[in-house]
Amino acid sequence: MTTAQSSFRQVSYSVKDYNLGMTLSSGQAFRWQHRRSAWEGVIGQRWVRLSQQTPDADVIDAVFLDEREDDQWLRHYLQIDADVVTAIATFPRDDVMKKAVAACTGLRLLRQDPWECLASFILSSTKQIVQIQQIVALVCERFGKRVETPNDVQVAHGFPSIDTIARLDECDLRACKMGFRAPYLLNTARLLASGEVQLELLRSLSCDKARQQLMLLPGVGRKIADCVLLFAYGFPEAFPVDVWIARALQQLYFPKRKKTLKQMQEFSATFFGPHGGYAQQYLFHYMRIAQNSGRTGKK
DNA sequence: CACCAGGGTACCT
DNA sequence: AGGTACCATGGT
Repeated sequence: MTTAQSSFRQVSYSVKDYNLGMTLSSGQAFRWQHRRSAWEGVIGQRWVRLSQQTPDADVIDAVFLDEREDDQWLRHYLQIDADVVTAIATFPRDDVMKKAVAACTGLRLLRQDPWECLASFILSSTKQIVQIQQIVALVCERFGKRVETPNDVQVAHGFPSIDTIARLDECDLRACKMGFRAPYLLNTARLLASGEVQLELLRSLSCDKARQQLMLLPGVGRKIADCVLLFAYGFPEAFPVDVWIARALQQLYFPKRKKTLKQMQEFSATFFGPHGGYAQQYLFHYMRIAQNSGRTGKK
């Protein structure tokens, strides 16, 4: 980096019901690292450090490098102004959701960049969250533009652009440990680069129409499309059904009869209400917490 | 060493 | 339409 250092910006956000650590590590975004009691990551082309004294503290502190005064991009990413209380009030008032909400107080939905979110979830299929983080990190290190960090003591990279990925070879991507997902990511990038599907245009569509567009992309089925609809476009009704959610629905709502994936999608489309996406994220995290405490033998 | 991981697709009844 | 093998790699 030969460019001059930008100035530091420090911002504090006043929040309620916002557990930063839980949110950043909940498997919706894959670029956050816990370091020195803070969370460091890259949003767009900006390096950011976020911190919160305790998980229920009412302040989130942010440090980033930028010449501009504006911090709207960060407020938006973190969804500081989202009204979770109202969303939670629309959940079904059953035992399952009550427990899930109680176990995940402060869990939020972020608002990510569509391309990075889409690419990350194409890489997510049948991978554990730790592995997804590793693969995404490799892709960024190798092909992303370097971004400025404080004193450039550490290195950070932005997520590579559509055109950058589109111009690579399949073996470049396979070298990032993504295996059979490499042609999916490559061909999706090429299709987007051709303009046949335009991610920006999806913002103006209905959830169903936007899903149809996303599912035209190779390696993108219903589940990955729903993740992007929820985590990047903010469609509150998008309800990704992955293995964890399928297991949760099966065990908690249909313990008697085996349901197919499609049946569970149809069920969840109406049962969890207009903010089903939020309900889904609570259920997902609740299941993961339960599994972890069971595995480690704690409480 | 099995078994599983925030699935999708092609190919089979 | 509805089921199933396969894809590549690493964590547990």
